[in-house]
Amino acid sequence: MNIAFDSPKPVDYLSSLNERQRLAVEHGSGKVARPLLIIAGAGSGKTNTLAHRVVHLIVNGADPRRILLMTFSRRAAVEMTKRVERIASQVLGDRASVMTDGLTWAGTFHSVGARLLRDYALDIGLDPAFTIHDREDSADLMNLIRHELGLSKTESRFPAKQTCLSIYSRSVNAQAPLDEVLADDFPWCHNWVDELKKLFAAYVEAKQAQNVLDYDDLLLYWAELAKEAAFAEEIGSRFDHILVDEYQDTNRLQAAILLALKPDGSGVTVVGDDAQSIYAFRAADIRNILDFPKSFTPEAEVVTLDRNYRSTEPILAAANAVIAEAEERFTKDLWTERKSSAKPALVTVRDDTAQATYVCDAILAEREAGTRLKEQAVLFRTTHHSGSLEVELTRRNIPFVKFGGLKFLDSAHVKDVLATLRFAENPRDRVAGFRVLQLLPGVGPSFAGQVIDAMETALDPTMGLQALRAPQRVAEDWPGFVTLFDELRRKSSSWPSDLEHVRLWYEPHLERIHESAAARRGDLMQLEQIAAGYPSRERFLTDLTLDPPAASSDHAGPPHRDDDYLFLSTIHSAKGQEWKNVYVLNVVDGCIPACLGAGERKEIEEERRLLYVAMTRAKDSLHLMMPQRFYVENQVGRGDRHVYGLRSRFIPDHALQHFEQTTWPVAETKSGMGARSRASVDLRARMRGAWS
DNA sequence: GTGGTCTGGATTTTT
DNA sequence: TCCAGACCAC
Repeated sequence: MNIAFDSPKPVDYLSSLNERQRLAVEHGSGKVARPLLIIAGAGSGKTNTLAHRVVHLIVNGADPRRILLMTFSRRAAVEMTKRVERIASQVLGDRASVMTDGLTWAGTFHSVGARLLRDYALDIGLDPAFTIHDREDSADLMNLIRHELGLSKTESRFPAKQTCLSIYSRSVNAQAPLDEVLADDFPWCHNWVDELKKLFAAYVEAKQAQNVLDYDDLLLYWAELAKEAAFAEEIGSRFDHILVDEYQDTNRLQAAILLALKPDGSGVTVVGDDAQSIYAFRAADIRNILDFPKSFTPEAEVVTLDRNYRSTEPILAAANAVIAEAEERFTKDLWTERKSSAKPALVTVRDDTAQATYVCDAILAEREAGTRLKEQAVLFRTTHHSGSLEVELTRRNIPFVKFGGLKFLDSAHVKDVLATLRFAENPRDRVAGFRVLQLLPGVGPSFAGQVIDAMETALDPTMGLQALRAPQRVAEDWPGFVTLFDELRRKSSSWPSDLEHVRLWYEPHLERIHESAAARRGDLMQLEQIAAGYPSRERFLTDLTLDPPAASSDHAGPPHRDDDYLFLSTIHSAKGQEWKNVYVLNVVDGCIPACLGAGERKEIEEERRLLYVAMTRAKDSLHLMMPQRFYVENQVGRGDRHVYGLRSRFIPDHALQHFEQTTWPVAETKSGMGARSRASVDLRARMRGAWS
């Protein structure tokens, strides 16, 4: 596509950018050029710059259908495309939508991988109807194999299924041999090397036999495909420009893919900030971004954006003080022109409950003063840190949406319904099949296994199912299931009515299995709403697995779009976002950093960056909360042991000058140490403790 | 072979 | 607190 632009007076869409941003946008002046690395500090207008670059490429004749835009999450992809549309419409007017509609290759590495693999499935011996396992499905399959190999009853305990999966996953994503992974990250599993190798080999075979891919496979198959010169050439030449966002959080495998597609780096732009790398636990490797320039000859151009447009100067000063303690760092301190006299607050409260009360009070006061709930957010390290706060918010009728942690899709009933659809989509998917079949009363693992085998050996799965004689005890429910499956497999079956069929079939089972059937039925209706937005069953299943809805629904229904509601989010899920007011919970050792004591240096460093990310989300006001006392979670024999919260080690004494320190409520802590020692005596626990 | 009850052990963050 | 695995009764 090549369109001549004859706009009478060219809109100067670049004038809003600063000099550095403009450099990044204009690099290569719209042509396919040397690789470019943009080091973009927090709040430095990264999304805006990247979006401008995309528009600039298009305006200068790039074909939007040949631009590959890879982001960290679905949300980021949507945000980016919207931004591109907005800018493009200023420049191109009516013609903008034609161009931006062509921008179809925008998504996460995983979703792009899934799409390409369906295209090339037949070339690499995959059935294009493959289904994708989410983490839990993968763990279930791993567990199945673990049992089959007799590893579940070894004398000393064999690693649990999630651990096995983590080891496998890390080995794949970090492109590291098992030995090394075990030595570095799972030393306590090191004597199981041989067993693990066997387990993983069997796991891979099982996935192939069942025509399923897990998250890692989406990258792995893509990377392997790209190792074949012919395919690499073909896929690489589909795209003139490849832009990757959040590059600091990509892993070795992703870097390998990128390099295979564009060995000389032509047309490649990556953006990231090493100070915000927080996904090492998922095998993200900071070396990717650090080594990027030197991966090419000539080396990639580097542009650094260090002017922050988001936060006030005092907030930035505090954040800089935190990150200044980092052992290794490459970006410079951020600077801003947003003056303010208000330092961020470091608030000491008595305990978890007081913390919840304080935050609620503060949020409501701010709302009274005109700051909408939507402009405020509460951030925390792990999902359960917001427990008391959620209770308090609910009590006070303050609407909120929570991001991160347990998701809508993780609930058993939603998984049941999805597994049914997936089983119809791919009858070889044993994890799905097992789950669905065992919903029928009287069907356990043994008969479920027989059914799946019968379907596999038959010429057609439906026929295999129909030919099977079910035992007497399932006679009542069997025909209903067979009919459903038959319907779902027919060519005439239509989307999204498939989902309604499943729900109608599932409802009686739902009531039998689960307590709160009414609430759960609501979730299923919501699922149907979501389903209506997808063109096909396959797309629905794929997208839902790769980009699950981020907000959980454990509050009273999702608020309407125009309602005002507060954001609760894990720090990880808050990445890339910003709010006027930000409250960070539990800024104490043991919460941030999470793993007290046991943590290795590099893990501790990542936790530091996590706090930095949390702090730099704030525009105008920032509160760091420090409960003096909180209960120890997961303690043995449900005691009420608690520990004293010490200020997070990431805020050393000399950084205190950047904060306004307060204690709340004022009256109760007037005597400092006195309050402490009084709170520490828990006689009841001591009495119980005497016998344990 | 299934499905219920009991006990012992475990927890970050997510595509 | 919640979940997985073991054990036992049909």
